Amino acid sequence: MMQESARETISNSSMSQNGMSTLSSSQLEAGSRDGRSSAGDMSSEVSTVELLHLQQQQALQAARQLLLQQPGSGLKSPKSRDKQRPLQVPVSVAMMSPQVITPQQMQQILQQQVLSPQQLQALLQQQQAVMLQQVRTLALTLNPSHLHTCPYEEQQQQQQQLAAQQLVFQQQLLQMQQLQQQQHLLNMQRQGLLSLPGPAPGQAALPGQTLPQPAGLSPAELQQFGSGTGGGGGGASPPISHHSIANGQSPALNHRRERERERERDSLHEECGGTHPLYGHGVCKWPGCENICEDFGQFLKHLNSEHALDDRSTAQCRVQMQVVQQLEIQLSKERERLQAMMAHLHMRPSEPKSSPKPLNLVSSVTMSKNLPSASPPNLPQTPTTPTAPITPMAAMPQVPSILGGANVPSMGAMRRRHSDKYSMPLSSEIAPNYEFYKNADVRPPFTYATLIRQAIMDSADMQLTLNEIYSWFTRTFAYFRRNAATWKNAVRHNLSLHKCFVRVENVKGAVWTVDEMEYQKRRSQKITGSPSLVKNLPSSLGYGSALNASLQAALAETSLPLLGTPGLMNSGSTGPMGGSCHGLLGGDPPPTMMHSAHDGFNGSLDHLDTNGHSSPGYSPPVHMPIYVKEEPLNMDEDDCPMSLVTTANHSPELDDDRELEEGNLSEDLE
DNA sequence: GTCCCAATAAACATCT
DNA sequence: AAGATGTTTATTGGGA
Repeated sequence: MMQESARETISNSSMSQNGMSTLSSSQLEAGSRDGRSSAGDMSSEVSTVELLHLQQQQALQAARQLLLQQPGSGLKSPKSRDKQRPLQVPVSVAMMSPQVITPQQMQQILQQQVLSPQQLQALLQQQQAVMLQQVRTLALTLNPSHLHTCPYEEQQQQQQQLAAQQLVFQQQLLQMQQLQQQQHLLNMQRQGLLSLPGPAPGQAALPGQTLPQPAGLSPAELQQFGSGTGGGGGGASPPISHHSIANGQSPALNHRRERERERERDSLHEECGGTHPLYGHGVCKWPGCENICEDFGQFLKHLNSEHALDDRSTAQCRVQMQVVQQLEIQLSKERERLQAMMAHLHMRPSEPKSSPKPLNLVSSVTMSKNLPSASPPNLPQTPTTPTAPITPMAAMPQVPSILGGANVPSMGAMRRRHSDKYSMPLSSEIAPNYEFYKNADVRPPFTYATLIRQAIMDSADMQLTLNEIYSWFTRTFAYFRRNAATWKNAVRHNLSLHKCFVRVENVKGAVWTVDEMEYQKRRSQKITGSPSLVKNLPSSLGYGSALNASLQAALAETSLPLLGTPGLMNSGSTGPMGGSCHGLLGGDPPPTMMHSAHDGFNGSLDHLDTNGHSSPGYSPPVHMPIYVKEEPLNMDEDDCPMSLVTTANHSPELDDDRELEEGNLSEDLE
């Protein structure tokens, strides 16, 4: 039920079947104009967030317990401003200046997957090094020579505490090393599984990518907790379980530890030189601090005073470590879930579908300009597995960025017009993702016009009845198996509205065809934004240089190999560059749609289009038994190269059967 | 702020 | 009469 509601929310469903007003995507986006609550927007992330929150609560409580366990050594009260100051360090900052990162930042990093495995590893190591260094710094601080004002008893107590803390940190070090090992395994797994659309190393976080912040361990929480007001939340929380994972070290682990020690020495050395991992850009990088220190000396002073080896600092370290560990676990779980999802959706290893051009995802993403720059141009594109699909996040056009968090924002996909302006033929776009769109309840990032055209072009005879178009929608996109009233209305609306769709009377009734010229006109209009070009189109023999010059670039992608998905490949491409006539000849056209002259038209087109690809969907008036719609495009008939070269081996009955199947399917789902 | 485009909703007409 | 199909208008929101 929970799933159902989330699904409903995500996919912009409605209850139109019952005659109730539909909840359109725009309504959702606008925050339910009709007063209907869009509650549940975040429902898709609830589980993840809650899990993370739970885990971090555990960490928090563990740290609290640690505090409670400490003998009343007198908590060093942090300055109140530290308690209250919110922590807001952009991830990008943290990445530019490698410092201790906050739990929030870690979450962001992990969730957004903006870090490469190497970067993640480096961050973990750095965190460890920083914490260790902090211990040493604190040890220096607690050196009797520095404790001028401390009474002897207090010194003793602090030294004992230091010893104890060092022990704790040794254990924590082991834990961190264990984490690193886990991370390493995760990295291996990740690299072997899929190529994440993360930025290349060194790239900062993506500003536009604003995933909702999980209910993590807020700085306020940390500070509050650190203040140790005993508020202890009372929970008898499970103790930190790092002991259990501290065993079983391998030689590799020891080696790694050696390297860590070296790194510590280096960092200590650096500190002497005036740098400190916890100090950068004049700001203390202690988690939750951000105290402004004008110079390094001031920073050291601040560090020793504010972040001394007290319960708070220790607890913060433990919390940080716990957070890291939990995030690791979370990452692992999420990754497993992702694998399961992908396996379920279409990346069945047995499927030969493995896209011959795995980069298509990239193209699709880059086309989607409103995709929150989730795809840096130089993002690593190492398709790993043959079946390595799209990570839904990236593939989801606006789902962005495509499933999950990106899923919800994908709702306005079509409305945002990525496809028409920058994208290419639908077939080349969805072909590699055919299975994905077919199974995933994700709105395709194409306009209705684009989809309708594709539906018609996909048909054997370049014409479809309205019902067949419906069926294509439901057959091709899982998304359109719901909200039938809404999108069917939209389909009809688009068919009527756009001149590029031509209604042709048929014996069966009316069928819809595509006036490819008109369609390209629209496209070129949008691509070039130059009306003059469009003006030239009809008169200047259409397929002349103007069209090609303007469209070739746009259509270049059309010529990409469109293999691998038969269902979408037959007609696939758009326009002169990729249009395909195969499968059009040699069939039995519907009685009223005989286009006897198509060969001649094709022949005459050869000099215009060396590819021999004309606009299969173009319907020369001569073939039009009835033009219901007035076509302003007064093409000279002789210039109409193409015909609705009807064919076919395509049996309407067969199609109808299929439609029936699909229809049933859609009906079931509607 | 304006314009354009696409999505959506809805009313209405026509056809089956 | 009901539903499907087709047309048209209005509204809304995003993007340029």
